[in-house]
Amino acid sequence: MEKVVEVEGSDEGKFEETGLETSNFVLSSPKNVTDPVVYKLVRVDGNGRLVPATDDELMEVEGLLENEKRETHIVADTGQALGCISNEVSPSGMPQLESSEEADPEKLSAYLEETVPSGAKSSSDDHVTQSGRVGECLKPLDGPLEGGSSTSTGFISSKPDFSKLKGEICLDNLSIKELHEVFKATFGRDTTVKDKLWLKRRIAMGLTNSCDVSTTTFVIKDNKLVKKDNEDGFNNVNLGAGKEHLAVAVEYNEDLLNNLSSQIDEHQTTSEVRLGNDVVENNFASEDLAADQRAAKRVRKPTKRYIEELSEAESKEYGGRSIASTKNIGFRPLPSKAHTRPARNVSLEGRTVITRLDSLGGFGIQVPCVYRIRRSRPRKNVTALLKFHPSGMGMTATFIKKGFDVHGSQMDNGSMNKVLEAKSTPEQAPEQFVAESKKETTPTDMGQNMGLKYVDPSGDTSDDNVVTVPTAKGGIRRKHHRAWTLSEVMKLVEGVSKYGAGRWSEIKRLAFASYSYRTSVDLKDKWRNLLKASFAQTPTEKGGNSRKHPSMPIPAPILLRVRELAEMQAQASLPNLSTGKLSACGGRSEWPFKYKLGTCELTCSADCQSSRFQMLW
DNA sequence: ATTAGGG
DNA sequence: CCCTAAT
Repeated sequence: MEKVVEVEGSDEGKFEETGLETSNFVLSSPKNVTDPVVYKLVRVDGNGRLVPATDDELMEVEGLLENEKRETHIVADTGQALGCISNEVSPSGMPQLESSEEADPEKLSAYLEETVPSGAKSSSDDHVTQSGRVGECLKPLDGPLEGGSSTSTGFISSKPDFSKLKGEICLDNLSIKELHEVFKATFGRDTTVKDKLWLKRRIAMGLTNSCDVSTTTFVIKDNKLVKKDNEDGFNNVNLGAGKEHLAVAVEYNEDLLNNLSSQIDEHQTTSEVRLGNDVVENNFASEDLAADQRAAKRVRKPTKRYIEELSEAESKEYGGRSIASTKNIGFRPLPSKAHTRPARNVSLEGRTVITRLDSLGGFGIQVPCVYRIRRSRPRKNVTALLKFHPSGMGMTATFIKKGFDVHGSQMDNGSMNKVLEAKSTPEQAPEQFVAESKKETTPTDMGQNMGLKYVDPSGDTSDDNVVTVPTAKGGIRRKHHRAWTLSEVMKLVEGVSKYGAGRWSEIKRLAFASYSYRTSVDLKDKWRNLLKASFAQTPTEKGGNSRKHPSMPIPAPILLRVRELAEMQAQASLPNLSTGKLSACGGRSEWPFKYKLGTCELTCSADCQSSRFQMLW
């Protein structure tokens, strides 16, 4: 048996090292060790070759480190490193117990089987990742993201045909439809799963009342599963399992939940191959459900945009690393396109590392990645998911609560985006912190100062970390819509009045120093919106008609003021247009006479709207 | 790097 | 909000 050794190295190095059997394993040079705490795991193959450890192994070691008492079992690779790698079948199944327990995949999966909120995906992913499990056994190996069914079919064809057996239930002969019937007969419920393999396994498990169903055996006899393929050697089985998982992984790579279930499944399958593994026992129960969910999801392929974004992100953000990874796969023809799996946050040694799984040349490579985030915040999906499964995801719930608690905002930024901030926006963290703390107080103060009693609907006190998404055209796209708070609006207005509209960088720097997440562009946009709003609203209608749109109830006074400022601005710039900016600059010096101007403006414009203005300001 | 605008 | 063209 091989043993796993720890090789110190940079985390980057670790991921790049997907050395192949042919290429000698190269230890990453310590030079680019950004994070010395991360170790590279390597397995010594029987030949004495060094083989990159799988994530599972890695996890295993971690677990060992954590708990010395644990035996160093399992880790041994099941077969050849190559086979293992190429098939993405990572052996060992131990570390994920915790997560499975906490996440209670059973419930979750059960729920998800029918309706899988899209939002659940990412959250689930986060969850999984956050749980500190790296187990990423399912990397897409074989290129095209095709339906799992096709994959399973391929798999089936490669396995022995048991259909000849008599007097036995030979699931292999059944069509999907038939399988569905059997499924229903077995479980008393319908299933939408179209994956033959899955159906067979599920049914087999049901009929044999056992979870120990090989992926390659589907002949049931006397309530027992007939296992014929074991002699073939686990290697064979492994391949099969690998394929199956591959399909799954590829299919639902965007589904985090999926990761969870898949991993579990993976381990489950693997365990069969090995001598009975009771350690993974707990996973069995959830496996089917997880698989169920997974299969159900299988029907749907990732959105085009999703793919675009992922691939884009990969090439844009991590092109360098990806390439580096590719180098190691030289001997194998590279797929025209690399498939990227969703990024996950992996907690290693207490550190949070954002990683991304790439499949290059059929090899799953976990690449540390840093999404450039301007504003950090978990996707709303996370929250949504939580709502959907309030009780089903202990882990997730915990995670969310911990990371995104209203009061733990800073923490969230600190922990979840630690790396990100450190690398991309170093000053963000402290700034954010200030912003948060300030946010809590400012609104009230402002409100009082302005004689407004306005409860901020956006609840800006809660931290809004925004997840940025890589976009097809470069850059990041969309984060969580971060509602503008009243205080922000007021600050903006104030800033505009002070420095003049258009001087957004100034305003941002001076008035929005604490609001790191608002860019000058944001300010500009917001101002534009405010203007629109202020002018759109018919001032004639006094009352609180401003509430027309419940979404953003900007207090009338503010709108009015915006209007006033707008008028001033217009007045100031138009006359001196020839002077251009210069005049504008001069004018903005302080706008000490803003009120005067405002009044003037009102008088000049002489429309009823202005009159109201006067009164208010 | 900022701004202005369109989407 | 995002993206881009124009400064």
